[in-house]
Amino acid sequence: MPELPEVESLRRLLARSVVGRTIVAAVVKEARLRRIVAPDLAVTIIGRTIEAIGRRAKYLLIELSGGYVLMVHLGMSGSLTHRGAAFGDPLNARHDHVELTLDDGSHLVYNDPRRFGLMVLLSPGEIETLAELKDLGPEPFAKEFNADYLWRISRGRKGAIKNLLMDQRIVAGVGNIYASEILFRARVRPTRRAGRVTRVEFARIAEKTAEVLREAVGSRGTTIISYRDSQGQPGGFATKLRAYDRGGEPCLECTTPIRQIVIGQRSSFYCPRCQK
DNA sequence: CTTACATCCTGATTGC
DNA sequence: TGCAATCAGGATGTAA
Repeated sequence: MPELPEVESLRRLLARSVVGRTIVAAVVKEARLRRIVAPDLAVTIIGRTIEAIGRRAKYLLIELSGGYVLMVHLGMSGSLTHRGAAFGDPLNARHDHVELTLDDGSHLVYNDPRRFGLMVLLSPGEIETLAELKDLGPEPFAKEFNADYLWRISRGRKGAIKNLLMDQRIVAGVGNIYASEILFRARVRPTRRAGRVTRVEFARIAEKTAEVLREAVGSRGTTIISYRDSQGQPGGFATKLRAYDRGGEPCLECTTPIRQIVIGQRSSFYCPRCQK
């Protein structure tokens, strides 16, 4: 489940492997993603050079020559792999939806079994007008994401603090896995009403948000089942999870069994003793 | 405005 | 053993 650390890991890998390459072919094999991929993508994209790879929240932004941007979201099960011209790097895998061929014979392939993701080619300047990006909250590493901000924005809110953290308009990039991890480290129960979280607790939440995400980026993300980076490798953070996917297992702080509940239709994990 | 919930989709897992 | 039901979840749209 790609969240900020997975997309950031992908960004870093692609920045090293495909920046400077020119796109020489593009094939859309399945356009029906969350947003329809332009079937004539090739018309505009061929001949453009990949100038930089950016990221905003969970969106990967492939910056092309001429001011175009190929915006990619991995949804739940998407992957973007860089398959070399090398032996043993097959194309045409099941659920390969978009294939870009680069000028060194390698391929950048978007694959997504569940098709919850998207790939959209933005015209120059279009990115500034996109509601999806405009409505996003601050990046978790930005200085404006702090205890005061969280305190201010949560006044009067009755929803669970976990849902607040996963709301992309509040903070960009936190998903279900890291929300549980952040609240475990901050020692705040995920069901707590956001409006009832104290300022001191918000300070811990802000601090732990950056800490967890930074560590996860350092481990190249979390692979529970399906996440793979652009080299086809799983992330290394799964073994470092303290709450997520540990239902019934002993809390690493106090040995109380970790509890699994559903909040906002999403599985959530917490220690009933450590998290108040 | 906020909150709750259904929806999209396929693969892995669980249950009988 | 095999098949059917269930679960997984990011973002969005609708309703209350």
